Parts: sequence; C-alpha cells; structure tokens
Amino acid sequence: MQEEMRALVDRLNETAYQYYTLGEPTISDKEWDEMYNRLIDLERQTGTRLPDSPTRRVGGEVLAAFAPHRHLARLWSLDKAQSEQALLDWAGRVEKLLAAANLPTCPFFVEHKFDGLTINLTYEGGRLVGAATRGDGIVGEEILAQVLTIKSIPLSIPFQGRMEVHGECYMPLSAFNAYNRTAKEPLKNPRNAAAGALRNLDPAVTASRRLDARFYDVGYIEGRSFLSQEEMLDFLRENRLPVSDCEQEAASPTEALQRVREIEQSRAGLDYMIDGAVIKLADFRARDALGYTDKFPRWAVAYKFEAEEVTTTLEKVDWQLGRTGKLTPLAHVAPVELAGATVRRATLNNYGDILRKRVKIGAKVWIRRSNEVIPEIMGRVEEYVEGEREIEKPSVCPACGSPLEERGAHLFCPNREHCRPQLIKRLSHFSGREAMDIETLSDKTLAQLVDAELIHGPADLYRLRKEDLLPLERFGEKKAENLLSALEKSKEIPLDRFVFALGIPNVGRKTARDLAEKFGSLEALASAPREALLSVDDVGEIIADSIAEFFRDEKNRLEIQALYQAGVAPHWETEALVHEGKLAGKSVVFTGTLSTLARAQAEELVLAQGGKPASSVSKKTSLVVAGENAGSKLAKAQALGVPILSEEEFLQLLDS
DNA sequence: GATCCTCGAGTTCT
DNA sequence: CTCGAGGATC
Repeated sequence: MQEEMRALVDRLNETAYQYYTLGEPTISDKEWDEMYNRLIDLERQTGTRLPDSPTRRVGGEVLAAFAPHRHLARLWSLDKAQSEQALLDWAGRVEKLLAAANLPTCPFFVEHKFDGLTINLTYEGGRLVGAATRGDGIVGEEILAQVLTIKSIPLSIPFQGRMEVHGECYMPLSAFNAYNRTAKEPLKNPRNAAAGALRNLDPAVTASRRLDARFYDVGYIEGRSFLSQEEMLDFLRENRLPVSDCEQEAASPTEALQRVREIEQSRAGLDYMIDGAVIKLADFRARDALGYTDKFPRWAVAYKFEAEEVTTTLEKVDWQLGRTGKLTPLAHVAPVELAGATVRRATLNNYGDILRKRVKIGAKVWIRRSNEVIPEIMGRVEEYVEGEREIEKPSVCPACGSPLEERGAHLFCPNREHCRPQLIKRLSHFSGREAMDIETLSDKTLAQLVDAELIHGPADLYRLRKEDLLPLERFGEKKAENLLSALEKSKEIPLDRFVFALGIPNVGRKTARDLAEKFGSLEALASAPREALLSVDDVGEIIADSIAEFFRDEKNRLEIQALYQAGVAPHWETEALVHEGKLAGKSVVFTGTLSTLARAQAEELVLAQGGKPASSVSKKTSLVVAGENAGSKLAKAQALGVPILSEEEFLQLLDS
C-alpha cells in the first residue's frame, strides 16, 4: 500500500509540475481526480500521509496565529530609481565601483518587478518544510499552510541540501477578474487580494484566490554556490521552481534601459501586475565586490513605473444614456494622474455595481485603467470619510423625465422617440463608420441638427437642404456641401451595413452580415418566417424574436419606408465565399494597434484567404496577430498556446 | 444542465 | 478592452 501511495504522489506531483509550472497539461481532469481520490482513500486507510502528498495542499484547519520565522539569509529590499536618468546614474556608479575593484564591466539582468508579496521558501532533504513572509527582512511569519495551496510550488525537489529561495507571490489578473465576477465582496486590487489571501489564517480562503508565484533568488544554500544569475536560474528551473520567463541580459546601461522600456510597453499584455523592472548585475563575483549598504545591495536597483492604480475622491455621479436607452452611471472624480493621463471620469457600469462596490459620494475610491485606457472604479477605501452620501438611484430619465424601466441590473428610458441624448446616440450609430458611414457627421453636428428640430429620425438626414444648414452655428458653405455630398454617397449601401445601421436589438455587425447573406434583401428579411431566421448561424429564439418585433413595429416600418423614399438603396451581391486560400478554415484574431493595416483591411485580407476574422481568443482560434500595445487577448493566446504572429509575419504569411 | 465560445453594447482621453 | 448574455455543444 505504501508503494502505491508513493507512486501516486510522484505521478500527481509530476503532473502538477507539467501543468502549473510548464503549462502543459498531460492528463485529463478525470484521470487526475481518479488518482487523487485513490490517494485520499489510501491515506485514510493507512492513517498516514507522505510529506510531499498533494493532499496537503488543501487547507486543513484554521490557524490561531502565525508563528515567527527567522530567515537563514536576510531578505534585502532594493534601492529605487525614480527616473530613467536615475537608472543611468546608478549604472554609472556601478561601473566606476567595478573599475575601482579592477573588475571588467559586466552585463546586467533585467526582469519584471512583480507587484505582489515577497515570500521565502525553505527546503530540506528535498522537501518543502517552510514558507514565510518577508517581515522586516530578518524575521517573517510562517505561512506554509497558505503557500501549500499554490499549485506551481513544488512539494519536493531533487536538491537535497538545506536552502531558502526568494520569490514573489501574486494573484494572476485572470484569477482576480474571475473571482470578482462572482464574489459578493469584490477584491479591490490584485496586490491587496494576494496579501489578504496569504495572511488569512484559514488556508481554504487562500486556496480560493488561486495565487501563483515566481522565484528569482537563492538566499541561502548548503554546499553549493553560483557564479552567475543564469546559472542560479537554471538551478531553480532544474529544481522545478517556477521562474519568471522574462529575464533578459543587457550588455550595457543603455541596453538595460531599452529592456526596461520594452517591459513597460508589454505591461498590458501580462496576466499579472508589475510595478517596475529590476536591474541587477549578472555576474556574482561583481556582486560580491560591490556588496551592500546597510539597507540595500549595491548591485541591484528597482526602476518604478508610474502607478497604475491610485485612489481619489468620488465627487458626483451622472447618469448617461446609450442608444438603446440604457442608463449608465458615470463617476466624476477629483482629477488624478494615472498611467500617463489625467483621469476625471470613470465608469461604474450599473446600479448593481454601485451597491456591490459600496461606493458613495465623497468616499475615497480605487481607480485603475483596465486596458491602459478606460478608467474603472475598482472599489472603495475602507475608511469612512466625513460627509459621505449615498448615490441615488434615479426613478425618471434625467434627460426627458420619463419614468424608468428596470430590466435586470440595468435601468432604461423607454422614450425612444423624443429623448434627446438617446436620439443623438441612435443617429450616431446609424451614421457611424461601420454602418452608413456618413463622413463629416459628428455627434456635435447631430446635436445641433436635433436641437434645431431639423431631424427627428435617420430619414430626416436625407431631407436636409443647404439652406437648412447654413443658418446653423459654425456651418459655412463648404461644410454644408461636404455633409450633403457625404449623405449622397451613403445612399448606395451594402445591405449588411444598412441592417446594422437600423440598430435592431442584439443584431451587431456579424449578425447583420449573416442576415444579409441569408436573405439578400431587406424585404425578405422583414417578412422572414421564424424558422428561416432561426436557421441563421448564431440566431436563436431571443434574437429571432428581437428581429421579428423590430419589423412588426409600425414606427420602424415607417422609418424604413422614409429612408427608401429619400433614396437610400441597400443592395447585396452574394460574395462568393472563398473556401481555399492560405487561411482556409482558420479563425484569426487581431489585437493591439497594427502599423501598416487598418483593422478592417486586415479582416478583409483574412476573408480573401478563406479565413474567418473573430473577435475573441479561445482554444479554437487558429492564429493571433498582435500589434503594438496588445493587451489581454495576447496574454490569453499565450496562456492557451495559440500561435502568435507579428503584423510583419502575418503579411509575410499571406505573401508567401 | 453545464460549459464553452462568441457576439453586442458601452466605455475614456488626447 | 471588458463585461454580460445568447447560442451551440456536449
């Protein structure tokens, strides 16, 4: 029985290493469960448990307190460089010190500075026997039970001596987002989430946060030494410890700076938060020569990026209308610098979100720019601020006064016809680039036209005459002519764009295209029987009903009629679908900013080669093309092992 | 019935 | 880009 247990433990640990550290699943979940359950059985029967059994990873009893842990080697903190110049100054000092010690210049190592918590693992006789927080660098707190829940940390390793390794523990952003999607009490940010998880006395709570860790240093080791950072990292890898795969060598200070800039660029595409980069000397003899001040090593420095997350005060909340009549709360905050921009506003999504995050006017709130672009309120700071007040839920439309309707977590203004902001948004959708593509017609101009009572619906646009426009503010001869010719140009319109422009609920670009392909004319679509609608890809009962209802509505029929009378002429030539080509049967996702192609052009190219442009990444995605500043889709592609091409490589592929 | 995939809708700042 | 939700698939 002991033998079987040993074999099961080894097999399970090996599988976990393949999966969590190398990212290569080797067996099915079912097989894993069977082996795991068998192991639990055996442990119960024998009343014993091997020291490296994976069953130890499940948080057992709740602890009463954390025991102090004295580190074998001190955990140093790093000196900071606040600017690029400060970084170069540091490198200059290092080179001088090396020269003074008669040592040659030595390359640097540049790596991510994880925004998490430092942890220290102790191995003895090849077993994980301790794990501790950093504490003051000399004494920390013992958190082995919590650390055991981190699946990428090996319970046993080949090296048999006594050793301590240092690394950073963090909550992956994917885990953070998944947790907050369902949690009653959302976590404010990944760092606090990881800190709270590790310092929770109940390991089951820690387990639920799905933490991960990366290791970068051997603090103490018996009977072994290293000559370089690379050698040490190789040693860590051989011992199955997860190592960040971002370390890069840089031959000179300017090259190191270049690496740092690249890391800052790549920040949005990572599944974890980093707050900077660490630059250290690669050679250990050089490190020894430089030594330590009383606080920091002289041979390493941390370059801090600008904060990605800040707190500010919530000043007031406005409710904004979308084209469907949906009301969304928009928070006005005291202006703060965040990731290179001054943020004054941030979305709060919906009323349910306000309640869930417990934000109030006057309270301090956490803000981040989720994709480096759109500011989002994550949650509030716990401390109560004098004079906080509730955010009121409106009962009537702030623009037109109509009583609001509640559907799920969302509020709607039912006044489709005469609610000003709603009408403007609807017209804006109608004339937008993906729809009728009426050039030069901005939202501002639309607002002017609506306010002058020149238009009450899309068809009115085509009745505009020059003499209507000229009296308007900031409308000259030229501008009026441009608008009228843009309107004229838009009358010849592919059917799919026209269908999209109508704004049928639940019908977007892709569905509009599929509908055009299937029915070929608006008349056919408008009178389509239910079964015909249902036979279209990705159209189920809800969307079919939504389409049927749209065309049943008298107002919509009149509007369409008016558009036809005004000369709008949708047409459709069935595009011969390409079934061959270099991308036949492949789905391709674009992310980030492409430098030579517009997104639409790139998608055309994919279609022309028999491929399918798609919007989100999954296991079924054949190819991801990543441009500048690619974000989470790139990270997801990496996680799923989907092939990734640069724009250049993509073009080469099509060329070949 | 659960899970995965994909689409639609709404989002800020310069 | 993110989120929620509809549709497809097992």
